[in-house]
Order: sequence, then structure tokens, then C-alpha cells
Amino acid sequence: MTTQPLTIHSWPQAVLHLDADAFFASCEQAIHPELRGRPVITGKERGIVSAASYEAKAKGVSRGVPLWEVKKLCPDAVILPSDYETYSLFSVRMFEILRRFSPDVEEYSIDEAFVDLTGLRRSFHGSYELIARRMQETVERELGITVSVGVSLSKVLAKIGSKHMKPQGLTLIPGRDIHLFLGRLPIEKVWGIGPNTAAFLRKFGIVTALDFALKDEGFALKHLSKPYQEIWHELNGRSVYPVVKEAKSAYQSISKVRTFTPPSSEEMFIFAQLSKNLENACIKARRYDLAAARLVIFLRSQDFRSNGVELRLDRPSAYPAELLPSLKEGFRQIYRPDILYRQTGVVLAGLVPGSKVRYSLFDDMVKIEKTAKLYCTVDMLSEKFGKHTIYHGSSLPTKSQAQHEGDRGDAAQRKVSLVKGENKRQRLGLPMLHIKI
DNA sequence: TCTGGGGTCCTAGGACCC
DNA sequence: TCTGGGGTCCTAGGACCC
Repeated sequence: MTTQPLTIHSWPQAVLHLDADAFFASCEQAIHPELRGRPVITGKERGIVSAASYEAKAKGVSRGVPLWEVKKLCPDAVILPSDYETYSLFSVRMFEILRRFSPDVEEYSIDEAFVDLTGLRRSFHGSYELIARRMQETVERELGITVSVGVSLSKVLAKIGSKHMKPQGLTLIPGRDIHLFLGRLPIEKVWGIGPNTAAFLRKFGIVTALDFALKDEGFALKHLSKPYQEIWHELNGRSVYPVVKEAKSAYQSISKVRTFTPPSSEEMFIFAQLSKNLENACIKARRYDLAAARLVIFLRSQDFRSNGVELRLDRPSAYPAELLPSLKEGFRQIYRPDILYRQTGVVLAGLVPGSKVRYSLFDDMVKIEKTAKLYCTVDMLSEKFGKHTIYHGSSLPTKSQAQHEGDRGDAAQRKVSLVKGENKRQRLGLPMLHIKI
């Protein structure tokens, strides 16, 4: 395999990775002191564990475990819905604290950051360890959550450091000690190495991260593609991933998927799921003022084989009314009545700023403006009354025939109201609406 | 064990052009 | 029409991450 030569940056020489401990659960415990010391779990809205506090982890609860199993493992667990708004506020404040120490902070995810510490020892009159410890303590003191930190020569090594001891760990991996950490680390635990690559590397006798790091460059060039060559350099303490402090720019794509049980092959039901996916994706696109030039549709069958199509749109759009014909066309191409499906998905790709959409002479501007106004109203109503207040008629049959059995009479509206997010409206006694376009 | 949703980047191969 | 070389762009699919 041949690829272009890699650019080796001479720095950062000291990069820190910070990872909040059980972030969502910790935020809940920070806000609700009565939950401290108790097993706390978030993810109620999804039916699986999003985050588990260390008290819950001690009982064997981990990410992704279904909630019914949690009740068995840990009957006294406090199970909460995830409150992303609140966690985002904690996140913002955490990054703000880190930036007091260095301007070079990369917001890697809601609960992780990389910080370039190179050259800071002088201004802090101390070692990198001291700087890291002060960061850690400041976050804990001001936010009431604990974090684990790793410091080393590259991002990949810093990540290994922060994972080494959790919670509240602080691990330095200086160049002379790299082999000590890598020798005990299975190759698949390295950031960027998944099960597939691990299996491939094992064929060459590579079992630990150290086995991999010790391979010569010829091996890396001959057998590996760019991402894995980069990891190989990083493991050897040669930094190739810069700390990127710029805030992440706009989305490249927006996707919505939905998994359902039992699997179904009902045409109406499947299409309604897709229609709902499309509406949800469009809502998000409009919120960021983005329009899609390409639409990807896929259906996943029981054996998790998925087949999909990508359609190029005449003009970028984030309005379901304009995209629905394409959705139908794509659906027709991939739907097979003899297959049981368990998941539908829609991806809006080729995103461009909504303000930059060009219209051609042949576009019906009156209609376009009407559509824009309509969705403006839809978005306003959603803002006011909650998501899914208004939706397309095509999204209506989001319940399978099997589930319909036993229902009767005027149940159509109520059935739809059971779809996630709408039961709240029902409890509050708000009317259910839908519009057909 | 395959839990559920939302992302990114890379590569190979085909289409098309000179 | 074939021969041959070379470049770019696009797309499908793979792999991985949180």
C-alpha cells in the first residue's frame, strides 16, 4: 500500500488529554448533592445506559447495558433521562477553565479535551505534572466533577495516559517510559485501532501496543494505510496530530436513524419511519441554517446488512416538502417486500449554508417562498410547543401492523402520540396536530 | 454482546477528459 | 478506432470514535 509521505510536526512536545469521569452522571451528582455516593445512571430516554457513576460501575453497570438489566444488577440505581443542555453548560465551563492555562485547547468531545502544554513550564514555574494537577484541581473545585488526565509526547500517548488510571487519575508518560505503558496495553485498546485492524495486526504477531510500536517503518509503509501509519508514529512519541484549537466548523452531514422491534417489512410503516427521519434531520439542518445537496437513504435488515442509495438533489434544501419526492424515489429503489427490516436511516449530505442556495430561472420562486414561510412557522411552533408538534402525513403510520392489532377506532392520533417525545404533550393535554402537504 | 444514535475520515475504483 | 499515459472528480464502502 503506498501513500503520500507524512508530515511530522516537531511539536507539540507535551500534550495533555483530559477526560471527565462518568461525565453525565457526575454532572447530575454535582447538581443534586443528594445523589452523591449513590449509583446514578443516565439514558432513561433511550432504554440503555449512556453514563454510569462509579458507584453504579462497581455493581457491574457499564455503557450500553439495557435498563432492565440495570434494575437486576443494581436495584437501587437512580435512573435519569440525559439532560444534554445542562451537560453542555458544564462542558463549556470546563473548556473555559482549561483555556486559563493554555490557549491551545481542542474541544474533542463534550467531555474530552486536548491541551498543548509545550513551553508552559516557564510561566508556571513548575513541571508539566504540576500544571496538569492544577488544571485537574481547578475543574474539580469549580465544577464539582472529577477528571482524569494524561500527559505525554503525542495525542495517542496522552490518551493512553488519561485512560490508565480512572477516576481522578493523573498519568505522565515521558519518552523513557513509553515502553512500560505500551507493553501492557492490548493493541485494540489504542485510540484509532478497532477490532478489524487489531485482527489484521495479530496476523503479524502484534498483540500489544508495544509490539506495534517496535515494528520498523518498512512494515508500516508496506502494510498500513495513512491513519495507521500515523498512529504508529504517535505511539513512538513522534507527534503527527496537532492540537486543533479552532472550534469545529459546520457539520459535514446530518443523519437520523431509527431502530424498531419487531422487524417489519410493511411498506407504509417503513416509509413512514424514513419520512420521520427526514423531518428530524431537516429540523436540525434548518436550525444550523444548512441545506443538503445530497440525500442518502438506507434500510437495514435483520442481519444488519444495509442497502442504500444516494440521490443528488436539483437544488440544496432542508424542507421535507421538497425532499419527499426524492425520498419516495430512493425508497422505491431499495425497498424489497420480502425482507424484514429493523432500521431506517436518512443522511443529509453535501451541506451548504442555507443562505448560499442558488435558484435557477426554472425554479418557482413563489412556491419556494411559501415553503420557506411554512417551515418557518413549523419551526416556531416546535420551539413553542415541543418537537413533533407538526409533521407530514407521510410520517403518520409509524406503527407496524403487528402493533396495530388490538388497537381500534379513533386510535390513529393516539398511536402516533406514543412515538417518543409526544407522550409529554399528551400528558399535558396539548392537542396533536399533523399537516399534510 | 452486537446494545442505539450521531458523527468523521480514508481509500479504491469508475467516469471522464486531455 | 486503437494505442498509451496521465490527471481529476466523484462515489461507495470501510473503519473507527464518542
